Amino acid sequence: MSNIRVRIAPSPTGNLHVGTARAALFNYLFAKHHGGTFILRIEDTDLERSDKKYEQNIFEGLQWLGIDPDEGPEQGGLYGPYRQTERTAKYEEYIQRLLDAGKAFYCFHGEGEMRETQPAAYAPHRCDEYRNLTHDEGQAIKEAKDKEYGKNTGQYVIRFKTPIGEKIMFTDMVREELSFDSNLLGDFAIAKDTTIPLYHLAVVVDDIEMKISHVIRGEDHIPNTPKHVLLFRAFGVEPPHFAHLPLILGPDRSKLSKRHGAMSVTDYREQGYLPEALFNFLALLGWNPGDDREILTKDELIAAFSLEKVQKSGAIFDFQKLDWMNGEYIRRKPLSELAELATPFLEKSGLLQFSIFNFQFSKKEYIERIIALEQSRLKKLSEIGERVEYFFKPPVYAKELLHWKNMGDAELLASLERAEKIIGELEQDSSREVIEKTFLDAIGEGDKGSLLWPLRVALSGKKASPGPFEIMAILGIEESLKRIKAAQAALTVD
RNA sequence: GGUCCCAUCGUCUAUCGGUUAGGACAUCACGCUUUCAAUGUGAGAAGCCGGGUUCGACUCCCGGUGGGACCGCCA
Repeated sequence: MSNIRVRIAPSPTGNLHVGTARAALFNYLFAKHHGGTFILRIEDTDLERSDKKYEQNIFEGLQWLGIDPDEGPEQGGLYGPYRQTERTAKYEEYIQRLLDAGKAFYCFHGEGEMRETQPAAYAPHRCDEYRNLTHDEGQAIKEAKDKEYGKNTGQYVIRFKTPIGEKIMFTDMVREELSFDSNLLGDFAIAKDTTIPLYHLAVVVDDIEMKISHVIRGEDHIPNTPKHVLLFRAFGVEPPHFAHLPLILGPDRSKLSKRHGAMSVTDYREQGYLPEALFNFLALLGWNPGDDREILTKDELIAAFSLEKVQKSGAIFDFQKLDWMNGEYIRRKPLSELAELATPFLEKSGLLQFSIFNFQFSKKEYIERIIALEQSRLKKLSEIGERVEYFFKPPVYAKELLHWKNMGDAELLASLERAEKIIGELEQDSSREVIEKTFLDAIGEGDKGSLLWPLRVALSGKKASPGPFEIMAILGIEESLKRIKAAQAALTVD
């Protein structure tokens, strides 16, 4: 099983969609599993809607996920995408072949005329007026139109002469035999003119030219597949194998789209999901390795991948599970690496412009220590700023928060004073261990909460945070004392 | 409306005729604990319905119901 060649063929009309990313991922996994070749092909035949910036986004998104093409024009030291707009000569040749063979014809209906509205839309879109003209008759009208209106002014379109009354069957590797009635396909448009191909023609020509062995794409393409089979046959080429992936669904079970919120890979990247996590999560959406593993490395996924394990039904994109998985990956990251990944998010929160409170650490060390505290708590990197802001600026206190259980004001003040006293015995650069031991010794068998809760809130200003010893070890004793005083002040002022 | 696809816990899934229907996320409870996490233990939670086939169906077949996709001179 070599000579496996697959492709992902997005149109650059928007940022890399997670659905496209998943299709790319499955193609990639399939290719890697079989030692085959994965190709990125940008389907930019629609000049109006295509945009270079989206092409760039798609390429970068795939690269971020670690899905790199194995072939293609060089781009920044990597294999870049093929572009359909750079291959027009090929399409022209194939379109001409169809025209010459009488398998395609010029149709002179106005735009949208064949796209009848209800209830006539239920009839097949067969172009009976023009499909039976001879090659020369059609050519003559075409030339007359060109003369009158100029070339490429939308006066005609080239349609495929779909055979009548044929059953078109093909094997789908995910759902077995599929069968369609050719009469329901209509004479679909394949080009605006010989030099301006449309989707169906361009895909098939490219898949032939690129020797694509397996077409793995979303199930929304199932209705297109019989058309493609017809085209492959018209060119005398055996169609590739097809595998249609179940769709990714939103919480309402409809195809995932904008109204479901984040849907581009860029969105996830900006929210602080790790590429490995998204890669792993997407792989498990509509596929499973055949055992109970959930967290799998790229290599493990490649080794385990098989199209037979692909699910038939659509899968809802479960954000909670993604969050869990991202947390798993965050916890597994080496600290220094995680700190580096998190730093841009701190930057974005505007926290890095503040100076740090403890000069026994460099800023880098300071950040690393903070990240260490948050590593087990973080679900996505974008949460970091809000969680650790008290390490960069003094907290603002909500009085009620300082009280432990039903503690009264007097008790609270006493508690803070006691903490202050204990801290006063410590050196500025005390380690967490020393701080902790000092406190625990002082508390003895007593109630920890009444001392530690107010202290922790005084330090962080937060309802939930890492423990006070950890915080003090980073903040330094000096700043810790300042905060206790500030908390006391906040209590007495009214 | 037509064509096509699909159908196991709330969600992602295992099961390829015989299981107390398993796992994961989420939820809840308990343990650890100064809070929040992490972590440990445990609990609740599913075969859409109706026919067949069979000694035996979640599993195979048919029908229904439900959900979805597609019906462009977009891809």
